[in-house]
Amino acid sequence: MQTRDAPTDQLAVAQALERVIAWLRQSRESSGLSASTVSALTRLDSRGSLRITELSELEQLTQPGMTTLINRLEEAGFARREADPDDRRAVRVTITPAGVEQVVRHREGRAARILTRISELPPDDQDALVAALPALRAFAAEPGNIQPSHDNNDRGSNS
Amino acid sequence: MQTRDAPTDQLAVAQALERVIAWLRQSRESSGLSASTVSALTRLDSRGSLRITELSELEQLTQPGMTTLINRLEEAGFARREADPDDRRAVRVTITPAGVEQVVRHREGRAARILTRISELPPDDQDALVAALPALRAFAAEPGNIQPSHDNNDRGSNS
DNA sequence: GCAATTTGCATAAGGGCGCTATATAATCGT
DNA sequence: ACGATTATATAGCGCCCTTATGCAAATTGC
Repeated sequence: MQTRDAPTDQLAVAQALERVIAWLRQSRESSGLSASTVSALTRLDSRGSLRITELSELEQLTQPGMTTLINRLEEAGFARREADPDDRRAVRVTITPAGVEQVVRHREGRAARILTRISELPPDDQDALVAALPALRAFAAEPGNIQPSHDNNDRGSNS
Repeated sequence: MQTRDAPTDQLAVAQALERVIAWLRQSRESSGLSASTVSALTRLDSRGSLRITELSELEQLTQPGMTTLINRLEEAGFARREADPDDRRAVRVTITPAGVEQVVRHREGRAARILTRISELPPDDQDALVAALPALRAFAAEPGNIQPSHDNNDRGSNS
């Protein structure tokens, strides 16, 4: 077919995504929380309470690393440890309302920056991005989970 | 197609991009170099020799931070300091061939991972990403530099 | 049902990498 | 030429990760 050269196009997409990453990396967060911290907090927000080891695996940190991260979150009041009723060795980590608010604020700040950026683009480009939405979502889905994810990330904004 | 709600769509794009970032953050680099290091090295590769202060501003690091980063790069053999003929206070930092190779290897590793990911997507999604290419490039362009859909991303060499 | 093993988390020690404050050297303005 | 400015380096500190290890609870084997 008169199709494009697929490998070349895909490589171009890869490079473009790479630059998108670079752009977002530049636009730093002012929340005062590190990327790992925000990531863990976001995970707790979307998945509910998790054990330390579980979290460390999900976040690709070592278990001691996650322990200290949770220490920080606890000191900041964004998470708390709870006893696991079924296993007294284990700890269930839960996000607090303050933690949820932090996640929301972070996400909104980030989104605002991205939105500003998008709104500066020509309408055609904006449409193209919207058209690519399912693709972007599929791209970012969990490995092996390339399914339309129905994630209800809706937050009640404040409490 | 029916008219979409533009703000909602843009927000969705922002969220999707956010998740793309998260995905890429997970797929760590095995190069042993930190993100900032790779970023600075990439900058040196594309822009030629730069002064420390310039680099620190471009990379959004403090000047002392950039000094120590360059120390690391120099020790690793990926960059070197050269005297600035016009200003004996200043230093011109230049990427070495080994540094260029490192940048190339990093970029290729990253691209390979992204390519694998893309190739796992349904063809429709792949097409959508390709169609969104100009938009993605525009999105990631330098601030105030939103170029129309054309770019010569030619890589491959230092100065 | 008790000893040995395994599992879950915490603590300790160390390193990479960023920051602020400050020092040193070169340049500039007058 | 003297002070102010500019470019970089150094010192000291803190965050956040790592590996190694300790300890309590759960599990397994006998």
